[in-house]
Amino acid sequence: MSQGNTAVTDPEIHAVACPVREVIDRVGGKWSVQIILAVMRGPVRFTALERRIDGISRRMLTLTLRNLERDGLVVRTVYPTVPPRVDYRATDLARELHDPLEGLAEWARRNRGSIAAARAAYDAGSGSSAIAS
Amino acid sequence: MSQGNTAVTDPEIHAVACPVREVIDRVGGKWSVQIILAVMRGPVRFTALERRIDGISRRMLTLTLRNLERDGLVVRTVYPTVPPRVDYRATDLARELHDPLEGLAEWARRNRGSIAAARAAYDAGSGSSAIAS
DNA sequence: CGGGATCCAAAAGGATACTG
DNA sequence: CAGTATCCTTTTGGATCCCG
Repeated sequence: MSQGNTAVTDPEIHAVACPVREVIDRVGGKWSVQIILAVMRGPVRFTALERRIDGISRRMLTLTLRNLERDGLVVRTVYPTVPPRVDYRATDLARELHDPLEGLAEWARRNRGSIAAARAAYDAGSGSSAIAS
Repeated sequence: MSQGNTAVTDPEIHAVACPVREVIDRVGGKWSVQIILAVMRGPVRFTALERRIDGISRRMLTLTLRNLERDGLVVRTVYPTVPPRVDYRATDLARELHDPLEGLAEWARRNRGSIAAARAAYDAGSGSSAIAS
């Protein structure tokens, strides 16, 4: 009787995977995390961000900031002066993201070695797939 | 004298952002998290995964599994029978990722509403940017 | 059954010139 | 100063078809 399900994906998987994808959809961009962290340390001006984040282009900085603003992670404030002046700051929503992100970061730091080893093994051998008897 | 730095990116930002990107580079794919979670519940065969994950193509299932295997998150076992039989299981490395991922998921579930509201506001107005006097 | 090989569409990202 | 507009390259993902 447990059949007749429209959603094929396992519900228990869905319950975790779906929210996780929601987060990744917002902070998964190449520059998103760096920008969030930079902005979390206080109001930052556009040019300051551009200089603080090595390698980012004007285009990607603007685009990423707009997306973060749209998702309520960043607030953009325009000062009507000349020359124009704009600053960006993190919202509480963004600040609450810090600890979860730090959790991920810890995992990465702890296991950087294991991952590199796994890669080396995989790339060396023809893929390390076990052959069962 | 604090100049002459080659790495322009703020070191304190780098220390968190870089590890986070390492994680995202491995689980940021469209299907990675779903596959990790599915495989964490015990050995699963290729076809079972394909049926359990709604909408995935053969190609992406294979590709994502290969990448996860390469990074040491999944173990692939081949049984030399006919017809061929293969199963996948999660490694400890992958299991240690569960809690950090759950942390992200909680954030997403708690703030789903705020994000939707922020988006609605942004999309409604011409961008909600504050104008300072 | 469990893929690999191929081809194609869409999205992400980069370089850079121009502007209020 | 803080972008926008434009053009281009790279990456990602999807649709098959084929094969041992």
